Amino acid sequence: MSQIPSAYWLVKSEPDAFSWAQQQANDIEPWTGVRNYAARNHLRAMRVGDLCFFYHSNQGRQIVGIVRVVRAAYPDPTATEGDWSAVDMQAVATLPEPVTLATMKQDPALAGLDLLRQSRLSVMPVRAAHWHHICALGGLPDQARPQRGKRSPPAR
DNA sequence: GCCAACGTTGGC
DNA sequence: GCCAACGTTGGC
Repeated sequence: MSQIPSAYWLVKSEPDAFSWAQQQANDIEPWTGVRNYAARNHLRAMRVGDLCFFYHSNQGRQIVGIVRVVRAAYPDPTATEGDWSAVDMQAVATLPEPVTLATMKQDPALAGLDLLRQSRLSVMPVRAAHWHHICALGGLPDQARPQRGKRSPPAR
């Protein structure tokens, strides 16, 4: 199993339904319930070792943590019909300073971020430059920051 | 609670 | 294949 991310992503969850605290408590969690074709296709493009921002939608409206893909796409066990996929995610790091939607909206360095353009998409890619910029805003020092081609830090 | 954005459904 | 109606998401 690779520790090297091939791409970066952002996944959303309403904290009422599934929160960052629950993700951390469970450590590894199946990411199920996606019922949108664009989001599903992004799930299917994820590789083991890829990293994702964990975003709290609705309540919070901020990026609160980072998860790693530990199992690539497989049939979503919660789907009773249709062709849907799930992946497994593992908690990697909490952002010392959550990065709010308001902050991201007003930051010129994050212009073009999918989160700001397509607010309804629940799984989306994140450009490497945006990834590192958001990590810095979140207070993750370089050494603790998961990045392409380097070892990822241990879960905490 | 309201509403804009956008995806899906179904009639034609 | 087009498009109007409808449902859902999620910011405000």
